[in-house]
Amino acid sequence: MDAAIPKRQRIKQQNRQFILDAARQVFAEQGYGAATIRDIIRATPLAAGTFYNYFTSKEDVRLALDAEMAAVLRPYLSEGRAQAVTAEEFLSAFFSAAFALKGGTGTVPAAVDLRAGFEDLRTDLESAIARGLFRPLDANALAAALLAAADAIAKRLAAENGDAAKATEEATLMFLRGVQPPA
Amino acid sequence: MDAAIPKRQRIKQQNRQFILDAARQVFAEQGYGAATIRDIIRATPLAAGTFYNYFTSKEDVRLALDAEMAAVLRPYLSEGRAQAVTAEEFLSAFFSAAFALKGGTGTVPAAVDLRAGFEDLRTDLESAIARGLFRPLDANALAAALLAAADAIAKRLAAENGDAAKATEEATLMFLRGVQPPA
Amino acid sequence: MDAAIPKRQRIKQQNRQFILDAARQVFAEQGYGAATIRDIIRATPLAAGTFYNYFTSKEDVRLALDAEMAAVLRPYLSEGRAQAVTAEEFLSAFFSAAFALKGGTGTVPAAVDLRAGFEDLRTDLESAIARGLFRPLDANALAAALLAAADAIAKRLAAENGDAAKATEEATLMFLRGVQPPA
Amino acid sequence: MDAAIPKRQRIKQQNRQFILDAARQVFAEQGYGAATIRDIIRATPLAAGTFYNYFTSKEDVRLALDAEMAAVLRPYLSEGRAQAVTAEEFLSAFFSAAFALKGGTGTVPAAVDLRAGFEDLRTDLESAIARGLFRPLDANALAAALLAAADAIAKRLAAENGDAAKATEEATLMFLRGVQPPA
DNA sequence: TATGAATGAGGCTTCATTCAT
DNA sequence: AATGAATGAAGCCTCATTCAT
Repeated sequence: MDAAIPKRQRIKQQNRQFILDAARQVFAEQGYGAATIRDIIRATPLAAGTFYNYFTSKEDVRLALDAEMAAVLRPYLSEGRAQAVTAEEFLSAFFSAAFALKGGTGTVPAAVDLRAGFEDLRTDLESAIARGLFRPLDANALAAALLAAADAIAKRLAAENGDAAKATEEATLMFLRGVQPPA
Repeated sequence: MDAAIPKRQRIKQQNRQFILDAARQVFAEQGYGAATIRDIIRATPLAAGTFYNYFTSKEDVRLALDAEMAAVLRPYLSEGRAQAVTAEEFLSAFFSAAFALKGGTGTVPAAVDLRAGFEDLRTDLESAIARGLFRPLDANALAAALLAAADAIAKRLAAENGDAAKATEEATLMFLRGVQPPA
Repeated sequence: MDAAIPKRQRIKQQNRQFILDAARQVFAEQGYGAATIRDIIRATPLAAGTFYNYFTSKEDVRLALDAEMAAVLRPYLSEGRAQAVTAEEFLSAFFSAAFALKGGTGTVPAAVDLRAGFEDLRTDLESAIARGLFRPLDANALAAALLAAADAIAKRLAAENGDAAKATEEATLMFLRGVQPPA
Repeated sequence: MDAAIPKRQRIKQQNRQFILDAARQVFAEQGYGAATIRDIIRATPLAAGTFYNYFTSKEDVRLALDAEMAAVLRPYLSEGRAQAVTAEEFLSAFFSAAFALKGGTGTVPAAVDLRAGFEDLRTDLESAIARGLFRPLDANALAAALLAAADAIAKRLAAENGDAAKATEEATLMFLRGVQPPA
């Protein structure tokens, strides 16, 4: 075998990914607490013992998943926000990124948990508040609210196959202007 | 022995409550998924088999807990919202109720999960939107956002022993006017 | 059921004994280190999980076995030694007890490990040395030697169905006079 | 490459010795029964699969270890006994050899189990009895007793850094004359 | 109705062994 | 030959549930 790329390492990488993908799915279906390592292995073509060649525990898998998510999401989510010069741009960038992610364009693992981007979002918000884009609000509360809203809307979009652009616009307005009806 | 029957019923009621209280605590500590029936029994003075005289499964306990929570929370949370005639009143009623609950006035079981009131809140929001108090928004998304924000702020209040009235005012404004700084 | 003796307790006692007896046998056959809890359970009519209603680990069983052995052996082994007034009486009492035990008179659990009586024997020896029955020897070494010799002889007796009385006499002489042939 | 073959053999020899040394240590620490092949490999710089290039099982390793021990111990232990012309010489040779071994002169692997020499000792004893050096005793029992005593005394010597020559003398007397105090 | 021991399924982890590289 | 990942059997333990008392 004259394989230029070592086969063993390729398989190792692949198996690790098998486990991570299975874990993502199992955690999403059953919740982290209820999920078992066996559930993860069963969602995999691997044998039971193989799990322990890659991870030491369920917690260990979760940490790896979180790291993976963060790595994937970070550029995606922070992209448009840093250089936003108005609150509208900021919100619009946030929601369109969130809906694109959840919409499953294929470049991003399914079942992404938006909360993985929480810290980045909060940081971006604090910066935006400091720059005067936003009123001086509780960045923590606002970040939580934005993510919860995005999540709820994304779920509806996925279920109803809705229009992400329109949803972005509406969500942006909701947070930009508040709930008050126009006078 | 003329009080035999009431006494029995009292004990039955008490045992049921033992289990519910234990379950609330266990679910809070470990999460619903990770909790086991044995965990619940262990947090109880009762024997293992006794559990099955009152409930048939973990799920069954959760339903009972949810019903209990809803019964306790419903009047509390819905109180001011139904008769609110402005969005400000609605939001203010919501946040002050949420912070009062989480602040632990003592009349409400600790560790109340605000999400238990989600359905009521969404219903109230739909009604308020129909009445024209709010702009025509996605009630689902708004309910999620409000609860997430309330939860985040309540956590901060509890940690910093902050002023609930002031927090209510700020949170109300955040959602009422949006994030946009005054022109 | 008007049972005077509580049935549950009787069964519990019996099951505990099932486990102890099985463990004794398994430890004897495979050695403590190689034995597994499953091996013990398999040598029992009980279900796998039942083991843990009685013991928490293999080590725990061993401690219980040791305690049981010591309780059975102590009076047996120490009996004649305390009041011995000559070294010959002492040795004779020791060996006859040892061979009686290993001979399996039926009143004593099979496969008794003589070493369980080591501490008692050493103590008795120290006392005998202090009383002048024995020369001032290393009680520890002598105890080890006596037990090893008794064990080896007992094994031969069991295998060859030999005469315990004669063996006692010979063993007593061996330690009483030493190996030196009569001048 | 004219030294290729010797080098290979040297490495093979070295790996075999890695495994034997690791096994000796692991068996000493955990006991033979509780030790696992993985334990042995872990105490080695080798990979798991390499074990099977040298041995087929744990038992196989033990046999090799026993052979190694016997080869090392045989001359050591039998040395002075064959030509002993009195019981005293025989016993003295035995104990001094035993204490020298356990004292760790450095030429002998640590943690030598004296029992490895049991068969040789018994054979020597039978021969000595036949030659009339010893009274006609049970060679098996005497061998067991001698080894147990030697082991107990050697342990004490090691712990207290005692005088091996003096201990040899005492132990020799103990078995030569017996326990009886001088009349 | 309360008890708590028995059960055996099933989760967690390590093991001996194989085999492609 | 050496490597070390894959395998699945098997050990450890806890669990949900039953049922005699």
